[in-house]
Amino acid sequence: MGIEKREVPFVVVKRLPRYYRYLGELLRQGITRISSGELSSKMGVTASQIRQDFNCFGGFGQQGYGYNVEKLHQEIAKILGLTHGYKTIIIGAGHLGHALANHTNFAKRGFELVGIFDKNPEVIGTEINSLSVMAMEELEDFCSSNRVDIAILALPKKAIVEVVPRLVAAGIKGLWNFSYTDLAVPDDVAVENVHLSDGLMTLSYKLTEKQKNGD
Amino acid sequence: MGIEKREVPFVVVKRLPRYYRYLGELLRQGITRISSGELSSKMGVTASQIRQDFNCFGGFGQQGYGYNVEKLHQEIAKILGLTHGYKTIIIGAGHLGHALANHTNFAKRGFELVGIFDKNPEVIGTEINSLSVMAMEELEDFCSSNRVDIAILALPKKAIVEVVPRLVAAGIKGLWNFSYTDLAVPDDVAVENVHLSDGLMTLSYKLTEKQKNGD
DNA sequence: TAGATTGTTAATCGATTAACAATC
DNA sequence: TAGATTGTTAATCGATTAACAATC
Repeated sequence: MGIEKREVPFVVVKRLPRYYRYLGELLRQGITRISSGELSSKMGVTASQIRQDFNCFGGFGQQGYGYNVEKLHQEIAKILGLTHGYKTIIIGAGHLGHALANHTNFAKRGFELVGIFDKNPEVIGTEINSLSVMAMEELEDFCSSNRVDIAILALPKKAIVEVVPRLVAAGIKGLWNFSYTDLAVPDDVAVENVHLSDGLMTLSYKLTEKQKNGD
Repeated sequence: MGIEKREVPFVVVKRLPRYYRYLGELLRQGITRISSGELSSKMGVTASQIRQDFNCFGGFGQQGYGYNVEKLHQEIAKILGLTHGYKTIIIGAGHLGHALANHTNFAKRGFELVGIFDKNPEVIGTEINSLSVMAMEELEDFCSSNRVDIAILALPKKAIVEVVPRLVAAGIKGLWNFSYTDLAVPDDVAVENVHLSDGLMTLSYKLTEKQKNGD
């Protein structure tokens, strides 16, 4: 219906967070305008790619001038959905959950952490980031009285199986999964799996290559 | 010199950890052989891609039979450098450093955690994963008496600037960086930057799209 | 041998880069 | 207006898929 908008390639979407980071940095430096050429040399990508990428969403620039940093920054935020102020909860208050809770960048990106859950009685009730850790039993009630959008899964593999259906039933619409399991969820739930060790293995490859070619 | 081996595309390298994971799983299930077709349906990629990928490294299969799971698993480990038994240290014993230290997968992948460092006197001397947290002052001595390959940077942005040169000087060859900074290091040092919030933003995009198209 | 499945070449598809007319 | 830089089309490059001969 309406204008037939071509679907944005996912490779482009995956580049948006990086643009967002660089633009945020420029903003902090008080730079108000930038050309694709300047941004290109800062980021180490071609100016062509930058213009193509931004044009997927419909031209934020101005001929002869470049791009308004603040406007571009905002537009990308809008595209990524950061302006919705999605509410998140963390499941699992171990070290990883704790680290993620303290991660100030999330709030900066517009995500609001509203709850942390754990099943360990020793941890329940303790304060993390001015939130009191809740018991897993409170999950359903909490989700129905607060419109929670995203659950961050920072718990062991085994615990995942029973938790995910509860989250889905409670109306969670996005899962950020640190548990190294591939999740089976309904079509309307978005999932992002994090495989931390993949990065370490990629590093290991690079390192090995360098040593082969090096001396 | 010698045989002109075509460089392996990095897209292929980035897929290797995933293959490695699936093959490990098959191994655990006692499956000894698999065809590209079977693996294809398990992993949700084309059989063609699987065969092309493996052929970048020179044909591990056998016509009419398929691939030997164990052999393939080992070959990928070798390509990724997992067989070197790289020694790692963690800089920063906060929640993130702690979570990474407990991450059992790293040992399973052949990485050996040999030391954890922190500058906080309250943390120094405490035990994490049967390793006593060391003071930052001990870094150079430790690195020269132990051949450390990889440093995992789990410390705040500000602390990075002074630590990285020390690590490089101490002969570290790989940096796995969780500090949201782009590092400037000599050419022979491999770097893998982790931007956790990028994944959350991608999830946010997917979620937003689904809701747009959904109801 | 017949059947299966690889390794590899060729065809297609998509993404990146180059080029330039449009326009601020 | 002249200069700069975008938006966009066209050219190139690379990656994925399809197809099939080689061979276990």
